[in-house]
Amino acid sequence: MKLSQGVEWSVHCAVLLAQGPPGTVASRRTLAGFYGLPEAYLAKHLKSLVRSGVLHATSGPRGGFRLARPAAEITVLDVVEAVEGEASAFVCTEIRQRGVCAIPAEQCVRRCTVDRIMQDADDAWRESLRGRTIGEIARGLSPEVRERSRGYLAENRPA
Amino acid sequence: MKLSQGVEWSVHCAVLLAQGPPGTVASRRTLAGFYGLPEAYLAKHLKSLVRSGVLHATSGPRGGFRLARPAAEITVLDVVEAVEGEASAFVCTEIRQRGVCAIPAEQCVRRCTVDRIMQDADDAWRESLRGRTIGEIARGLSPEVRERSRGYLAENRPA
DNA sequence: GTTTCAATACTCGGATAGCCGTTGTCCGAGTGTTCGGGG
DNA sequence: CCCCGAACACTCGGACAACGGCTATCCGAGTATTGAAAC
Repeated sequence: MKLSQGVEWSVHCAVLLAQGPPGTVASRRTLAGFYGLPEAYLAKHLKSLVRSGVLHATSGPRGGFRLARPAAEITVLDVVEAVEGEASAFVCTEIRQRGVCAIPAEQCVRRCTVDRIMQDADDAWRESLRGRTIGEIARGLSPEVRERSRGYLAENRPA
Repeated sequence: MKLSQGVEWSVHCAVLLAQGPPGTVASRRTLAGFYGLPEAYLAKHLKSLVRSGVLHATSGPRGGFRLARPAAEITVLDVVEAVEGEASAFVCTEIRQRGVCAIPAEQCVRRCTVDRIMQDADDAWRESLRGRTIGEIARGLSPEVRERSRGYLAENRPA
């Protein structure tokens, strides 16, 4: 089990946008350049963030990406689910109903215990990410870093 | 992000072994037949469980797999980590140290906040799985299921 | 000087190849049984 | 009847293909700018 690399990129990009003034817009070139990431591939993930309603995109000059909501209302889970999907990591295939000792469906009134345990763990994981917001991360960065980020965003702000 | 299918199979197989008397041995053919799983592929995962010290394997006739410890001392996390590995799902590549605004290494005394949040979530996931044991699952099954499992294990017990 | 319009340059979005890991399968090494032969 | 040995059958272990998804990239559609030309 391994998370997509796009998760790290997406969270950092969202945090970068959150460091600027509300409504800050940055093109994918600007975002990719800040972290030294491949621009074309990063675009794929940014597109997912737009589809999920985390970011808002505008075309043309002066266009780019901006946060769709205040940073304090965007959880890390929102970003992760935008990239990885909302599906649980564990999918129960009901193997207890297969094989020579298959349990009849009428005896399967209770959910598979293994499934329940795995889903509980998945819920704990998501709950942990749901409690952290992009705004919280941006606010916790050192003043030097925030200042440098704001400067870069202002420089590369579309005319 | 998707967990390997072997996780479900492995947990169920461990629970099946836990339903029999302590020291119950079952060959991979017996285990695969019980759930209607492809024997050859299941063997791959059972091998991982042996490497991780969850199961103990013996060769030859009357051989097979048995739990390496009492079922109450085997956590679901033990089984999951045996199949999926102990590595965290998130790997921080320190992208803050790359790009045009790279933060110098000397300013990176604190761990990357994003990394810490992702690791916290990963820890919560693992902690949830660490709290559940194979024995607990086996004990919670209905008497009918347990009886049927014990019967199957006794029938296919190596002579 | 003001208005209009067309060319422009920059943006995002979808469609298209490449590589690594999970999936799936096979055959070989090792071991306890067991059956036959000899004492 | 008991002992010995060799063949056997059954087990696990590691090595070898095939598919799917993440990785990586490109080009096309759309839009605000901007500059010049006409009024």
